[in-house]
Amino acid sequence: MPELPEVETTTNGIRPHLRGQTIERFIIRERRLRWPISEAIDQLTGQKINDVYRRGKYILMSIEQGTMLWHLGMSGSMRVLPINSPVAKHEHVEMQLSSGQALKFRDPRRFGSLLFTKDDPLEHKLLCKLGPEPLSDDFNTDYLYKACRNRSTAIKSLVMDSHRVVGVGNIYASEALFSAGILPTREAGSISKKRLGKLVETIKNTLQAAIEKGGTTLQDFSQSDGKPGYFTQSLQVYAVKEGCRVCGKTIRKIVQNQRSSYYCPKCQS
DNA sequence: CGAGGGACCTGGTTGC
DNA sequence: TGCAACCAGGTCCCTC
Repeated sequence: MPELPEVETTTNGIRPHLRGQTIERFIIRERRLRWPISEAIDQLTGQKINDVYRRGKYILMSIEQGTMLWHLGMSGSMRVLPINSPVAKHEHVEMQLSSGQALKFRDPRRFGSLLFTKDDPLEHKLLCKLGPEPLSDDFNTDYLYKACRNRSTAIKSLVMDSHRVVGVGNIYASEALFSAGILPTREAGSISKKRLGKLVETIKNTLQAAIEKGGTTLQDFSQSDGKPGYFTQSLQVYAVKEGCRVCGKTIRKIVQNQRSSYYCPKCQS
């Protein structure tokens, strides 16, 4: 499910309900997520939440003692609802707040995670090697050009590697490559600096546009208010079965690294 | 070091 | 209608 726009949408949606609240109680119904939820989480009762922010696809919640690190995996979602609202299927964690509301984490496939660290969260093992944020100035033409040089891997794989740049998942990789006119299978090291510059631009524009529309809903993603993401209607190639919106040629689907890639055989080279 | 594939899960859709 | 096969927004970790 969630790529950067969906995580950003979720983070912004829950922040106003969490900031300044005290954690009254944790109800953990299933500890077996990507990594088992540690007992340390249960000890966070009584702590105040100071801030909620995002790094890559992680949602960070800083509290007095340290930081909770949440990840939505493929199927995770979060909502803030009254404490007594009905428990949904696969609602593995409920964090009850002093406001009378609760943050509810639902994740059918359990690829998500909830971790805790007392130290600088950005130094955490899972975060310290992450690449730059795609919407920041650190992600620019020079950076991508250097990352691609002498690299034989396909450009789509490279752009989806969070150690190169965070937040570009399977949907937006296909979309940004289409807008840049670059085939997903193109060898990274063989692309001119000028075209990589275009790709930097289309990655930023695609992610920004998706954030503004609340992300993309394919199956079950919903924003923290329960509404779907409206970027779905803006998809140019991902899961598109009709002809290309630009030239009319049939959009092709191939498999790369066990993931589906979509592209237009005429508009991309 | 880089590339590639398996692993972790449930549920919706597709096809026989 | 039933059931098996396949597919899905992520990413770590192991092997070569």
